Amino acid sequence: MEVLATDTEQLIKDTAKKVFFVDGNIHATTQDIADAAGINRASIHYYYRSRKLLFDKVFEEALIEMRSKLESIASASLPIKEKTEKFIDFFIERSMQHPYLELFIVTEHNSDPSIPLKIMPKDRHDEQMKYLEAEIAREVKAGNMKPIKPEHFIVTMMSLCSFPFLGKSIIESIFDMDKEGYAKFIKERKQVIMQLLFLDA
Amino acid sequence: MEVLATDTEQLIKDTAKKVFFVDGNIHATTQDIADAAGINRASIHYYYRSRKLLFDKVFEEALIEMRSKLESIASASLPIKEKTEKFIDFFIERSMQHPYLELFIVTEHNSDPSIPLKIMPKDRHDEQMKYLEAEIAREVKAGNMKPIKPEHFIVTMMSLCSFPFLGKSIIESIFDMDKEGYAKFIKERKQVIMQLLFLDA
DNA sequence: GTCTATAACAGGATAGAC
DNA sequence: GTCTATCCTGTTATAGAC
Repeated sequence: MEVLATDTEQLIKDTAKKVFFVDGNIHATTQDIADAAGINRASIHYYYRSRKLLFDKVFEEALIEMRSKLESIASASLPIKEKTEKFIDFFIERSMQHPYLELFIVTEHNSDPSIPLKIMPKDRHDEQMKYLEAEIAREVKAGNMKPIKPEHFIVTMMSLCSFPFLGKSIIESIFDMDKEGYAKFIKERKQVIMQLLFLDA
Repeated sequence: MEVLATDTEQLIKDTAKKVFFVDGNIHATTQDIADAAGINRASIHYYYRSRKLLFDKVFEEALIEMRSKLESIASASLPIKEKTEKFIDFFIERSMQHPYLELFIVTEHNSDPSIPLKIMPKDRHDEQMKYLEAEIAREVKAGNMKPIKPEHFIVTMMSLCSFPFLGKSIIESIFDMDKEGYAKFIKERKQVIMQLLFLDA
């Protein structure tokens, strides 16, 4: 943990987050960020030395925040249905705040796969997968799910949660939605996803 | 339709497609493309005048091809299950050929939402949606589907088809997959998707 | 039609005044 | 700590020789 950041330092970081994750300007220059923050371009270099370092800082913070939240959802020993619900809530809420963060993670991780995305160490990961497998088996037995491998379940859940935000502008365009139409659509998604994943939802 | 393109002109376009959509180098410079094509940078300007015009051309062609294929799938009067299967096949096949095309479409359409993505005019779109609605109702009655709005069905299908490719590197990273592991995973996806969408699959 | 040379410019980074 | 001025580099684009 650092000592208290000055106001300007924090302002730059917050503005960068807004420009990158809210406005979706992936190519934003230091000038763009400086303009958005109402400060001088040189100040960015004063506090962060380079554009790359600022970007890395902002991106890393976003990842850390995401990891810690996912970790706390994953580690709770809840039934799969409730866990899934929490997971969906987390995704929707986060994407409302930072609509483009998902896209950033995807593109950044494409160009640099060394960025660590794993939210937990291998042993805990394996443990969680086993837990998930058992939970699925339980639901299958109860007639609430069809059999599915845990990896496929997770990717399915990620697909259903991510794409409506990744493809926001595509969806709006295809279905001629305005802002409200899209918001309404997203609101309905949670139930749609739960009904897809669980036969008794 | 144009007259026969010279070899170099075609080579440049093909190379650009490879660099953008196969290698995923979204920031590729004219120099990068020239190098990949084994030609001189000036030739790109000779044939396409500017980087932007080349990019637009390549991107537009990809969109046209996609639109025409989707159009032919959509317009076939097949039962929803078979249409869905064709749709999944198309997506998987295309993403195998051009792994990054999807990501390009998403990011490009974000920065320029005026890019036309609709695959058909409004009246045909409405007609298709009604058809889809009726098909869903039929399957619901037969006990093969849960009720779902056509818009949600389409977005669900797109989500399930797109994300495994958009998030390729994330998936590989989370599950410690190598190239074969990922390929195997993708192969299994079609069945997983069909089982999710249709109760009798 | 293809190459070399060079212009023109944008963006990142630094020095130094204040 | 913030600003202006300046440098440096990478990239696009064009002119002109061949």
